[in-house]
Amino acid sequence: MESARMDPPSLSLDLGVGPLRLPEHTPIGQRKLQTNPMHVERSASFKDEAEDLEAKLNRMSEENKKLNEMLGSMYADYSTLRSQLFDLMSTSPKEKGLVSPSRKRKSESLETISFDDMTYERTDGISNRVESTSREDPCKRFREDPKPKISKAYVKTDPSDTTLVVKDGYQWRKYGQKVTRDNPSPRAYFRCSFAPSCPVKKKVQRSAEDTSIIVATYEGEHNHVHPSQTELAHGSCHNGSLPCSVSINSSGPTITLDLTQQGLSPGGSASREIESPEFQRLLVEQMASSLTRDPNFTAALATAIFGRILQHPPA
DNA sequence: CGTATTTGACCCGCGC
DNA sequence: GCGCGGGTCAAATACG
Ligand SMILES: [Zn+2]
Repeated sequence: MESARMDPPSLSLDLGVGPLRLPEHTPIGQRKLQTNPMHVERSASFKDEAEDLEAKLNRMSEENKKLNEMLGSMYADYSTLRSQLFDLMSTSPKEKGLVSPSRKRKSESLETISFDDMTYERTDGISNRVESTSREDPCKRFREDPKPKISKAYVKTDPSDTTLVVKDGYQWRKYGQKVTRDNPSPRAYFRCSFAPSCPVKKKVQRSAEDTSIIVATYEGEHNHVHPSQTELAHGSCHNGSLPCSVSINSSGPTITLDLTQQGLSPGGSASREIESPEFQRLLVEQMASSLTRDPNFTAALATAIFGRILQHPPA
Protein backbone atom coordinates (compact mmCIF):
# COMPACT_ATOMS: atom_id res chain seq x y z
CA MET A 1 0.00 0.00 0.00
CA GLU A 2 2.76 2.35 0.91
CA SER A 3 4.86 1.56 -2.11
CA ALA A 4 2.43 3.36 -4.33
CA ARG A 5 1.72 7.06 -4.52
CA MET A 6 4.92 8.82 -3.72
CA ASP A 7 4.55 11.64 -6.18
CA PRO A 8 1.43 13.44 -5.11
CA PRO A 9 2.36 16.19 -2.76
CA SER A 10 -1.08 17.47 -3.33
CA LEU A 11 -2.24 16.41 0.12
CA SER A 12 -5.77 16.62 -1.06
CA LEU A 13 -7.11 14.02 1.24
CA ASP A 14 -10.64 15.13 1.54
CA LEU A 15 -11.38 12.18 3.71
CA GLY A 16 -14.70 10.65 4.23
CA VAL A 17 -15.40 13.39 6.64
CA GLY A 18 -17.59 14.69 3.92
CA PRO A 19 -19.94 11.76 3.60
CA LEU A 20 -19.90 11.31 7.32
CA ARG A 21 -20.20 14.93 8.16
CA LEU A 22 -23.47 15.47 6.44
CA PRO A 23 -25.47 12.39 7.03
CA GLU A 24 -28.77 14.16 7.04
CA HIS A 25 -28.75 15.23 3.44
CA THR A 26 -29.31 11.80 2.00
CA PRO A 27 -32.29 9.50 1.67
CA ILE A 28 -31.81 8.63 5.28
CA GLY A 29 -34.33 11.18 6.31
CA GLN A 30 -36.81 9.91 3.79
CA ARG A 31 -36.29 6.41 4.96
CA LYS A 32 -37.01 7.36 8.48
CA LEU A 33 -40.18 9.01 7.44
CA GLN A 34 -41.04 5.95 5.50
CA THR A 35 -40.85 3.60 8.43
CA ASN A 36 -42.96 5.55 10.81
CA PRO A 37 -46.31 5.36 9.07
CA MET A 38 -45.76 1.68 8.51
CA HIS A 39 -46.42 0.84 12.11
CA VAL A 40 -50.11 0.31 11.42
CA GLU A 41 -49.49 -3.28 10.46
CA ARG A 42 -47.61 -5.38 12.95
CA SER A 43 -46.51 -8.14 10.63
CA ALA A 44 -45.72 -5.79 7.82
CA SER A 45 -43.86 -3.66 10.27
CA PHE A 46 -41.54 -6.51 11.12
CA LYS A 47 -40.94 -7.37 7.55
CA ASP A 48 -40.38 -3.82 6.65
CA GLU A 49 -38.03 -3.40 9.52
CA ALA A 50 -36.08 -6.40 8.40
CA GLU A 51 -35.72 -4.93 4.97
CA ASP A 52 -34.84 -1.66 6.51
CA LEU A 53 -32.15 -3.17 8.63
CA GLU A 54 -30.79 -5.06 5.72
CA ALA A 55 -30.59 -1.92 3.69
CA LYS A 56 -28.85 -0.18 6.50
CA LEU A 57 -26.48 -3.04 6.84
CA ASN A 58 -25.64 -2.71 3.20
CA ARG A 59 -25.16 0.93 3.66
CA MET A 60 -22.90 0.36 6.57
CA SER A 61 -20.99 -2.11 4.50
CA GLU A 62 -20.63 0.44 1.79
CA GLU A 63 -19.55 3.01 4.27
CA ASN A 64 -17.15 0.59 5.79
CA LYS A 65 -15.53 0.10 2.45
CA LYS A 66 -15.35 3.82 1.96
CA LEU A 67 -13.80 4.27 5.35
CA ASN A 68 -11.34 1.58 4.54
CA GLU A 69 -10.27 3.31 1.39
CA MET A 70 -10.15 6.61 3.11
CA LEU A 71 -7.93 5.25 5.79
CA GLY A 72 -5.72 3.76 3.16
CA SER A 73 -5.32 7.01 1.35
CA MET A 74 -4.87 8.83 4.59
CA TYR A 75 -2.15 6.45 5.56
CA ALA A 76 -0.46 6.80 2.22
CA ASP A 77 -0.64 10.57 2.20
CA TYR A 78 0.54 10.71 5.73
CA SER A 79 3.49 8.53 4.90
CA THR A 80 4.27 10.68 1.93
CA LEU A 81 4.04 13.85 3.89
CA ARG A 82 6.14 12.62 6.73
CA SER A 83 8.69 11.23 4.36
CA GLN A 84 8.91 14.50 2.54
CA LEU A 85 9.21 16.38 5.76
CA PHE A 86 12.04 14.24 6.99
CA ASP A 87 13.67 14.38 3.62
CA LEU A 88 13.39 18.10 3.47
CA MET A 89 14.87 18.77 6.81
CA SER A 90 17.69 16.32 6.44
CA THR A 91 18.51 17.65 3.00
CA SER A 92 18.75 21.29 3.84
CA PRO A 93 19.19 21.76 7.54
CA LYS A 94 21.13 24.93 6.90
CA GLU A 95 18.21 26.53 5.19
CA LYS A 96 16.72 28.44 8.03
CA GLY A 97 13.14 29.41 7.99
CA LEU A 98 11.70 25.96 8.23
CA VAL A 99 12.20 25.32 11.89
CA SER A 100 10.81 28.17 13.88
CA PRO A 101 7.97 29.18 11.61
CA SER A 102 6.79 25.65 11.41
CA ARG A 103 4.19 26.46 13.93
CA LYS A 104 2.56 29.42 12.38
CA ARG A 105 3.59 29.59 8.80
CA LYS A 106 2.88 26.14 7.57
CA SER A 107 -0.84 26.63 7.80
CA GLU A 108 -1.26 26.92 4.08
CA SER A 109 -3.50 24.08 3.13
CA LEU A 110 -1.91 21.36 5.11
CA GLU A 111 -4.15 18.66 6.36
CA THR A 112 -2.46 16.11 8.52
CA ILE A 113 -3.06 14.03 11.51
CA SER A 114 -0.01 13.38 13.54
CA PHE A 115 0.14 10.67 16.07
CA ASP A 116 1.40 10.89 19.57
CA ASP A 117 4.59 8.95 19.22
CA MET A 118 6.42 11.31 16.93
CA THR A 119 5.65 14.92 16.43
CA TYR A 120 6.46 17.85 14.27
CA GLU A 121 7.50 19.95 17.20
CA ARG A 122 10.19 17.49 17.88
CA THR A 123 11.68 18.39 14.56
CA ASP A 124 12.70 21.70 16.01
CA GLY A 125 14.98 20.09 18.47
CA ILE A 126 16.20 17.70 15.86
CA SER A 127 17.02 20.43 13.44
CA ASN A 128 18.84 22.41 16.04
CA ARG A 129 20.81 19.40 17.02
CA VAL A 130 21.49 18.58 13.44
CA GLU A 131 22.92 21.96 12.85
CA SER A 132 25.63 21.37 15.38
CA THR A 133 26.47 17.83 14.45
CA SER A 134 25.91 15.96 11.27
CA ARG A 135 23.03 15.84 8.88
CA GLU A 136 22.40 12.16 9.07
CA ASP A 137 21.28 12.19 12.65
CA PRO A 138 17.69 13.28 12.41
CA CYS A 139 16.50 9.76 12.10
CA LYS A 140 17.45 8.59 15.50
CA ARG A 141 17.50 11.38 18.00
CA PHE A 142 14.59 11.05 20.36
CA ARG A 143 15.68 12.60 23.60
CA GLU A 144 13.17 13.08 26.33
CA ASP A 145 13.25 16.82 26.38
CA PRO A 146 11.63 18.81 29.12
CA LYS A 147 9.19 19.41 26.36
CA PRO A 148 6.25 17.05 26.68
CA LYS A 149 5.02 15.26 23.67
CA ILE A 150 3.13 17.47 21.32
CA SER A 151 0.97 16.36 18.52
CA LYS A 152 -1.21 18.29 16.19
CA ALA A 153 -4.38 17.23 14.54
CA TYR A 154 -5.85 19.10 11.65
CA VAL A 155 -9.51 18.33 11.63
CA LYS A 156 -11.83 19.30 8.89
CA THR A 157 -15.17 20.34 10.21
CA ASP A 158 -18.19 22.36 9.44
CA PRO A 159 -17.53 26.10 9.68
CA SER A 160 -20.81 26.44 11.48
CA ASP A 161 -19.60 24.17 14.21
CA THR A 162 -19.24 26.83 16.82
CA THR A 163 -18.49 24.45 19.63
CA LEU A 164 -14.84 24.34 18.71
CA VAL A 165 -14.58 21.07 20.52
CA VAL A 166 -12.93 18.08 18.97
CA LYS A 167 -14.50 14.99 20.40
CA ASP A 168 -11.64 12.58 20.66
CA GLY A 169 -13.02 10.28 23.28
CA TYR A 170 -11.50 12.02 26.24
CA GLN A 171 -13.16 14.37 28.64
CA TRP A 172 -11.94 17.94 28.53
CA ARG A 173 -12.55 20.88 30.73
CA LYS A 174 -12.19 24.26 29.17
CA TYR A 175 -10.09 26.61 31.23
CA GLY A 176 -9.43 29.51 28.97
CA GLN A 177 -9.97 31.24 25.71
CA LYS A 178 -7.88 33.91 24.10
CA VAL A 179 -7.84 35.83 20.91
CA THR A 180 -4.57 35.55 19.11
CA ARG A 181 -2.72 38.12 17.15
CA ASP A 182 -3.00 36.90 13.61
CA ASN A 183 -6.15 34.89 13.66
CA PRO A 184 -9.66 36.22 13.94
CA SER A 185 -10.96 33.10 15.57
CA PRO A 186 -10.24 32.58 19.24
CA ARG A 187 -8.18 29.81 20.71
CA ALA A 188 -9.62 27.56 23.36
CA TYR A 189 -7.63 25.86 26.08
CA PHE A 190 -8.65 22.52 27.47
CA ARG A 191 -7.37 20.27 30.18
CA CYS A 192 -8.07 16.59 30.56
CA SER A 193 -10.57 16.26 33.34
CA PHE A 194 -10.93 12.53 33.50
CA ALA A 195 -8.13 12.04 35.99
CA PRO A 196 -7.36 14.72 38.55
CA SER A 197 -3.68 14.62 37.82
CA CYS A 198 -3.64 14.14 34.10
CA PRO A 199 -1.18 16.61 32.60
CA VAL A 200 -2.65 16.53 29.14
CA LYS A 201 -3.71 19.83 27.69
CA LYS A 202 -4.96 20.77 24.31
CA LYS A 203 -5.39 23.94 22.36
CA VAL A 204 -8.04 24.23 19.71
CA GLN A 205 -8.20 26.99 17.19
CA ARG A 206 -9.85 27.40 13.87
CA SER A 207 -7.55 27.93 10.98
CA ALA A 208 -7.15 31.54 9.96
CA GLU A 209 -7.62 31.08 6.24
CA ASP A 210 -9.75 28.02 5.93
CA THR A 211 -12.46 28.33 8.49
CA SER A 212 -13.54 24.78 7.86
CA ILE A 213 -10.40 23.45 9.46
CA ILE A 214 -9.70 23.51 13.12
CA VAL A 215 -6.32 22.74 14.57
CA ALA A 216 -6.07 20.82 17.79
CA THR A 217 -2.75 20.78 19.56
CA TYR A 218 -2.34 18.07 22.14
CA GLU A 219 0.32 18.33 24.76
CA GLY A 220 1.41 15.59 27.11
CA GLU A 221 0.43 12.02 27.71
CA HIS A 222 -2.54 10.64 29.51
CA ASN A 223 -1.58 8.84 32.66
CA HIS A 224 -4.83 6.96 32.88
CA VAL A 225 -6.80 4.56 30.78
CA HIS A 226 -9.15 5.75 28.17
CA PRO A 227 -12.50 6.71 29.65
CA SER A 228 -14.63 4.57 27.38
CA GLN A 229 -12.12 2.39 25.70
CA THR A 230 -10.39 -0.15 27.82
CA GLU A 231 -7.94 -1.71 25.43
CA LEU A 232 -7.62 -3.23 22.04
CA ALA A 233 -5.54 -6.18 23.06
CA HIS A 234 -5.79 -8.44 20.05
CA GLY A 235 -6.93 -5.78 17.70
CA SER A 236 -10.52 -5.63 18.75
CA CYS A 237 -12.01 -3.02 20.93
CA HIS A 238 -15.48 -2.78 22.32
CA ASN A 239 -16.87 0.55 23.05
CA GLY A 240 -19.03 1.01 26.05
CA SER A 241 -21.52 3.33 24.47
CA LEU A 242 -21.60 2.25 20.88
CA PRO A 243 -23.06 -1.04 19.74
CA CYS A 244 -20.13 -1.66 17.48
CA SER A 245 -16.54 -2.72 17.51
CA VAL A 246 -13.53 -1.60 15.60
CA SER A 247 -10.98 -4.19 14.73
CA ILE A 248 -7.69 -3.77 13.00
CA ASN A 249 -5.81 -6.53 11.31
CA SER A 250 -3.21 -6.77 8.59
CA SER A 251 -5.75 -6.34 5.85
CA GLY A 252 -7.11 -3.15 7.26
CA PRO A 253 -9.55 -1.79 9.79
CA THR A 254 -13.01 -3.16 10.00
CA ILE A 255 -16.08 -1.87 11.67
CA THR A 256 -18.49 -4.45 12.94
CA LEU A 257 -21.97 -3.62 13.93
CA ASP A 258 -22.85 -5.76 16.89
CA LEU A 259 -26.49 -6.48 16.27
CA THR A 260 -26.61 -9.26 18.79
CA GLN A 261 -25.65 -7.00 21.63
CA GLN A 262 -28.28 -6.12 24.12
CA GLY A 263 -27.39 -2.49 23.86
CA LEU A 264 -29.74 -2.14 20.97
CA SER A 265 -33.23 -1.33 21.99
CA PRO A 266 -36.06 -3.14 20.27
CA GLY A 267 -38.09 -1.46 17.63
CA GLY A 268 -36.87 1.21 15.32
CA SER A 269 -34.59 2.86 17.81
CA ALA A 270 -31.70 0.84 16.48
CA SER A 271 -32.09 2.44 13.13
CA ARG A 272 -32.29 5.79 14.70
CA GLU A 273 -29.14 5.16 16.64
CA ILE A 274 -27.28 4.12 13.55
CA GLU A 275 -28.51 7.01 11.54
CA SER A 276 -27.72 9.51 14.18
CA PRO A 277 -24.92 11.84 13.15
CA GLU A 278 -23.62 11.51 16.66
CA PHE A 279 -23.28 7.81 16.19
CA GLN A 280 -21.35 8.20 13.00
CA ARG A 281 -19.14 10.83 14.44
CA LEU A 282 -18.39 8.75 17.48
CA LEU A 283 -17.75 5.84 15.22
CA VAL A 284 -15.16 7.71 13.26
CA GLU A 285 -13.61 9.03 16.39
CA GLN A 286 -13.45 5.62 17.92
CA MET A 287 -11.86 4.28 14.82
CA ALA A 288 -9.29 7.00 14.59
CA SER A 289 -8.57 6.71 18.26
CA SER A 290 -8.14 2.99 18.02
CA LEU A 291 -5.90 3.39 15.06
CA THR A 292 -3.62 5.95 16.57
CA ARG A 293 -3.51 4.00 19.77
CA ASP A 294 -2.59 0.77 18.11
CA PRO A 295 1.10 0.14 18.67
CA ASN A 296 1.15 -2.13 15.69
CA PHE A 297 -0.01 0.65 13.44
CA THR A 298 2.41 3.22 14.70
CA ALA A 299 5.25 0.75 14.69
CA ALA A 300 4.48 -0.29 11.15
CA LEU A 301 4.21 3.32 10.16
CA ALA A 302 7.54 4.19 11.68
CA THR A 303 9.16 1.17 10.13
CA ALA A 304 7.82 1.97 6.72
CA ILE A 305 8.88 5.56 6.87
CA PHE A 306 12.27 4.75 8.22
CA GLY A 307 12.78 2.15 5.54
CA ARG A 308 11.77 4.63 2.93
CA ILE A 309 14.21 7.18 4.20
CA LEU A 310 17.02 4.70 4.14
CA GLN A 311 15.97 3.56 0.74
CA HIS A 312 15.89 7.04 -0.67
CA PRO A 313 18.68 8.95 0.98
CA PRO A 314 18.72 12.68 0.46
CA ALA A 315 20.66 13.77 -2.58
C1' DC B 1 -26.73 21.87 44.68
C1' DG B 2 -22.65 20.17 42.29
C1' DT B 3 -20.31 20.82 38.21
C1' DA B 4 -18.88 22.84 33.79
C1' DT B 5 -18.16 27.08 31.24
C1' DT B 6 -17.31 31.89 30.65
C1' DT B 7 -14.45 35.73 30.85
C1' DG B 8 -11.67 39.42 32.64
C1' DA B 9 -7.67 39.55 35.61
C1' DC B 10 -3.31 38.06 36.34
C1' DC B 11 1.20 36.24 35.26
C1' DC B 12 5.35 35.56 32.71
C1' DG B 13 8.75 35.48 29.14
C1' DC B 14 10.57 38.24 25.56
C1' DG B 15 11.97 42.10 22.70
C1' DC B 16 12.72 46.96 22.65
C1' DG C 1 11.14 49.03 32.86
C1' DC C 2 7.41 48.66 29.73
C1' DG C 3 4.35 46.85 26.42
C1' DC C 4 2.78 42.91 24.10
C1' DG C 5 1.35 38.33 23.17
C1' DG C 6 0.23 34.07 24.89
C1' DG C 7 -1.11 30.98 28.79
C1' DT C 8 -3.58 30.22 33.18
C1' DC C 9 -6.49 31.30 37.23
C1' DA C 10 -10.64 31.92 39.42
C1' DA C 11 -14.91 34.44 40.43
C1' DA C 12 -19.11 34.67 38.40
C1' DT C 13 -22.37 32.49 35.84
C1' DA C 14 -24.90 28.86 33.38
C1' DC C 15 -26.55 24.34 33.38
C1' DG C 16 -28.52 19.75 34.80
ZN1 LIG D 1 -6.09 12.37 30.46
